[in-house]
Amino acid sequence: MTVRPKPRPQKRINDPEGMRKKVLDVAEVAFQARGYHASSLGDLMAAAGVSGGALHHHFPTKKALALAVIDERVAAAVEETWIAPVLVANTAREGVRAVFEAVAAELEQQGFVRGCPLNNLAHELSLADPDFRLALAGIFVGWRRAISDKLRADQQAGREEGTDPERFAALAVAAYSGAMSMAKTAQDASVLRDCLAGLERSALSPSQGGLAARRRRRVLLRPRTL
Amino acid sequence: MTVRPKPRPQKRINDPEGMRKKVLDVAEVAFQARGYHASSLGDLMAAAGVSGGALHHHFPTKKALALAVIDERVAAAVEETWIAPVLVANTAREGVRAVFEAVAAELEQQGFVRGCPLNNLAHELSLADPDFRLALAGIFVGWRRAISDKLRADQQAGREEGTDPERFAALAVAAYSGAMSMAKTAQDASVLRDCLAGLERSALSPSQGGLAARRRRRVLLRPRTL
DNA sequence: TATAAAACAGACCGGTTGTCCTGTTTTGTC
DNA sequence: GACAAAACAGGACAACCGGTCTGTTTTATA
Repeated sequence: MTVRPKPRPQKRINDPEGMRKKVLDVAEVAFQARGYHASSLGDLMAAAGVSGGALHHHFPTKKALALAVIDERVAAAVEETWIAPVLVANTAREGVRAVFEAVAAELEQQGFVRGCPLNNLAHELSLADPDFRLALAGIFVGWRRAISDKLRADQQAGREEGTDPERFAALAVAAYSGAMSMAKTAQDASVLRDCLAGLERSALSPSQGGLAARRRRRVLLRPRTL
Repeated sequence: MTVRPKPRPQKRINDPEGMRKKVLDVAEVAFQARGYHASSLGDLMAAAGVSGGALHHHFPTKKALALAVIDERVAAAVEETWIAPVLVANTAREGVRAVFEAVAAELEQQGFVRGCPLNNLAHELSLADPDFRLALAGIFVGWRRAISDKLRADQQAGREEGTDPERFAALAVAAYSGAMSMAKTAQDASVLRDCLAGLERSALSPSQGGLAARRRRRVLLRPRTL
């Protein structure tokens, strides 16, 4: 038996920012994977290794935690996944295509579709609480505006003159959201490529890409438990 | 004081089908408005005026009730709202347009967006339970197939020859699902019309409909409490 | 170093949840 | 009418949830 001279006088290090981040990390994943109502604070505390007192200190209520996740994490995810890639693309249309393909490739690689963080929470919480709804609606607005602004810039450069920016942005966001919804339910990311193909102007020309490249549907199984 | 000769020997009438229907009615509304996890069986029992014993007799578990709602009500809603109108339309494209416009008009009239029943439950339950996921995925498949079959029939009649049926169906369903998601979050049905306009071929022609007819956005407030 | 505030720990509580259980009434069947 | 099964009523219960509470430790400030 090893001797233990000092029972437990180990120092404790206060790391409010780190602890807050740890809670947000766990909550972000749990809210997306299981949803808001299905994620109990006990689960989050255990997963994050955080005491009840600490959790309550940083987030007085569960609602406050969810609002923080929406404002800080979901908005950032949309920014990183959609807005930034669209901004750096040559045109809005190319940006949209790039995001669709990047997400499809990522989902096929990781073999599991968790769905869109924004849409997941939007469906569950929009009607549950006005604060939730407003926070989520604002993210949608920013998402669409980034695309429509980009397309307007294209038009000032003489491209895409026949496309209405608002309509294009609305359709791009809606098609992506709906495609992710189906992909999540089917656990199959191929519907993303179907929708992208339909979004392209080339959807009007008969046999543009052919069927061979598109037919690689498969059922994906979850890689990690969570 | 009025005399009450017989304390309460009133007959009871067994109506298993009616009681089951009453429970499903209430559950369908509650699951859509508040979600599955946020709807307690106590709420449903109170709303339906059903005892716990009766509820448990027809639906042994909450999951069984939800599966019944999905199989019997959500599938029927998709059938009624989407599949039937598409089948009776002249073409698949006209059917899709008709549904978009009908739903948009209905939402604007009732002034409140509850969202798509299928997508609402799909987001909350797809990852929660394999049985839920499969049931919901099947409805999506039938939905898409109805559209793609219709478009294939159009093509055999010499129309829409440049459109891929699977892609068109996937995009139509995705655009609708995503648009309903945004409409629910924003409590504004106008995004449905934006997406419909983007779906039309006419999206490629510069000023086809003009802006005046489209700019009637407004924020809708809930009419009834629920 | 004195002191107050911030950060954290952990127990506790009232209310709710889904399910189960026992008992009673109705209904179909011989 | 006898009888078993179905239909229904309503209470009980253990588990769980979110929030609160008290107390301790760390940290910033003076």
